[in-house]
Amino acid sequence: NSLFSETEDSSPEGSGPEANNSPDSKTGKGKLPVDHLPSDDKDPVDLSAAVPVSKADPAENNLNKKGEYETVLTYEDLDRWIELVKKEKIFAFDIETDNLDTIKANPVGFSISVKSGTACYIPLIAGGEEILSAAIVKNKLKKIIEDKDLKLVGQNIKYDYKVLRMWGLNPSNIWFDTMIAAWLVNSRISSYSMDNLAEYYLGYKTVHFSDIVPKDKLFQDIDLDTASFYAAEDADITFRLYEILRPLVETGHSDLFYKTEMPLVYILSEMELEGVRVRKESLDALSRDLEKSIDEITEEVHKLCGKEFNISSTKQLQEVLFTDRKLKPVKKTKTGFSTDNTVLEILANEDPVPALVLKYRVLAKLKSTYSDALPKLIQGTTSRIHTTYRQTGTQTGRLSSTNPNLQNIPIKDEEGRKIRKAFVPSGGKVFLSADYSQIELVVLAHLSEDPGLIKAFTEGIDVHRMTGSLIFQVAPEEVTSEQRRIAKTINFGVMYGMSGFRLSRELKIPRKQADEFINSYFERYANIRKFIDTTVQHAEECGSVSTILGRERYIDGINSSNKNVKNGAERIAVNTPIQGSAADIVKLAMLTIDGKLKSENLKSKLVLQVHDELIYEVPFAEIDRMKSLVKFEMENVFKLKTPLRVSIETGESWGEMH
DNA sequence: GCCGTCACG
DNA sequence: ACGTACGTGACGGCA
Repeated sequence: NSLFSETEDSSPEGSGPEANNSPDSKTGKGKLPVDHLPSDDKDPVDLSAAVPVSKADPAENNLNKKGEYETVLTYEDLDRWIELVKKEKIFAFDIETDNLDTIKANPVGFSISVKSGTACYIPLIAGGEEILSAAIVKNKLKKIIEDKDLKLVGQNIKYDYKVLRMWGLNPSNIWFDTMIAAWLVNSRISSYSMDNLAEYYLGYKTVHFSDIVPKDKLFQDIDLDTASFYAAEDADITFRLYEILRPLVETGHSDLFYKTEMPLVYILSEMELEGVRVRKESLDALSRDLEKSIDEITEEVHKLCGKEFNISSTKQLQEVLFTDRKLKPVKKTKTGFSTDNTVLEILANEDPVPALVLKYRVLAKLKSTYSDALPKLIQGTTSRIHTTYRQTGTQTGRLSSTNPNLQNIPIKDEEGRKIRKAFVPSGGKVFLSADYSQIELVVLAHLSEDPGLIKAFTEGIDVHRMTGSLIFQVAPEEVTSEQRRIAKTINFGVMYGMSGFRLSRELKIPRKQADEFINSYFERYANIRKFIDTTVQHAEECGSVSTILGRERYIDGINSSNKNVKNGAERIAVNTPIQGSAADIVKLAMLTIDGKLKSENLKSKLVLQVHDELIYEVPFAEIDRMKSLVKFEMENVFKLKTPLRVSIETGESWGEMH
């Protein structure tokens, strides 16, 4: 009974394999903003050809042979390698450091390969002793790192870029990241680590870092021969992966790779290095307040229950709620009865404890995940928090953010918003937040070409009100706030493939009524149903779906005979082009704006990206220019069938905007 | 290392 | 009759 299976019977007209998708969803229509790299993008013809069917078979190739490596011990030998790189133009490059944290890391040595099976290691320190002078090596490496005629290949280059920038070099020829290429070719590999890619594509087992460096030691402590082989192998394997991945990524993904994802490496690196200022005092104070409230609630819960227990333990909580207090379980988990939010809200009607637990959970979450954790991640040297964006972290094309995750800082509740208010610009600057309004619904309007939805966006009508007006058959101005709320839930639900069951639970309305709302929705927005049908059909035939820039995702289970698996696959197939195309657009906007900042010599910096929102730190003098520049570039970065709209706000903290 | 939970878009 | 909204990352508890 999901939205999609309801549509299974309705056969879309003229549905040959080629006729069922809007043409630009595959080839990536619209002009791309960055154009400094060569490209020969071809339409993807055979999608399955871009993905290895199975792991490489070592017996059938020489990919897994160990290479022959050289340790560079003199400056003459180093010069020879630099000349070799200049001659060959394309080179794999890797850095060994003394720390995974790029802000603190110092280079320990470098490796280079220009041909598979061969590589060199250039040690600065090995066995605890200086081998080559860092200053001299830096000057010589500068000649290949900053030469725009050369092309640098690397694995997870963002890391190396940041280390080199901190070291004092400005890498300017980053060209091919094997990790990103592998992700574009197949976004569902479990890990894009070099060790894993080497095994997957080359059938090659690499030496692992932990195999040669004991826990209490650093890379520079390792003896030269061992270090040299490990490091040189990294460059060699990177070069071999490049040779395999280049033709794969250039089959249908050239522009996406060379003009979007690779240029983005610079931008993300600079954002991470820049970091964002957080007021430690505010968070510390908040932690103290939260602790007090948590203690009070804990005491009250214990008193009501007549015993002390750990409220954070779902196991102990289940015992208290469902055994001691004899409340009726609402739903099960794999391991017992659920005590999640929705359950506690229902139980709160009959007992005072669940409401207190809900309150406890909110406060405990804020304290442990945010106010306690964030201050620990403020870098002493910069007084700022430096997140890491994972460019290969999602299957849809979005970025993700880790250590800390700055894409899930609270905003919805007033208590949580205090966390956001601790994020502030540094002196003499303000934050500028630029937010795409309803970008996923706008993308849906574009992809489905639904006249109703397009009309709403083109005329600037409130889309939830519009949907409410269509479903309830009243004039837009007569839509009540309750009707608008229902319409909003449906608008979002459709993009995820929500069922009548879920809608009825979400809105606390009868199942039958929820089904009627959904039917009514698809009657009014007929092209959306058509879009869903054709997208699912495309997935069934090709095994994949794609975004406006041609980003592909393979859909496991789309032809499964298990209905649950099938329905789940359909939801993913429909949602991915929407979420992924929105991600494409935001990435393009980051690139065009970056180009503008440089050409106009502006000092504003992009500090955060939260999926549909960009946050810049802006000097007072640039506020007016930035407001119009950012808005214009974001709204015009990609031509859709309905306009993209952006709302701009400035503020003295992240929490004061919106 | 997995589970349940919950923060965001 | 069945299961039931997409995409993430981090935390505490527990085995």
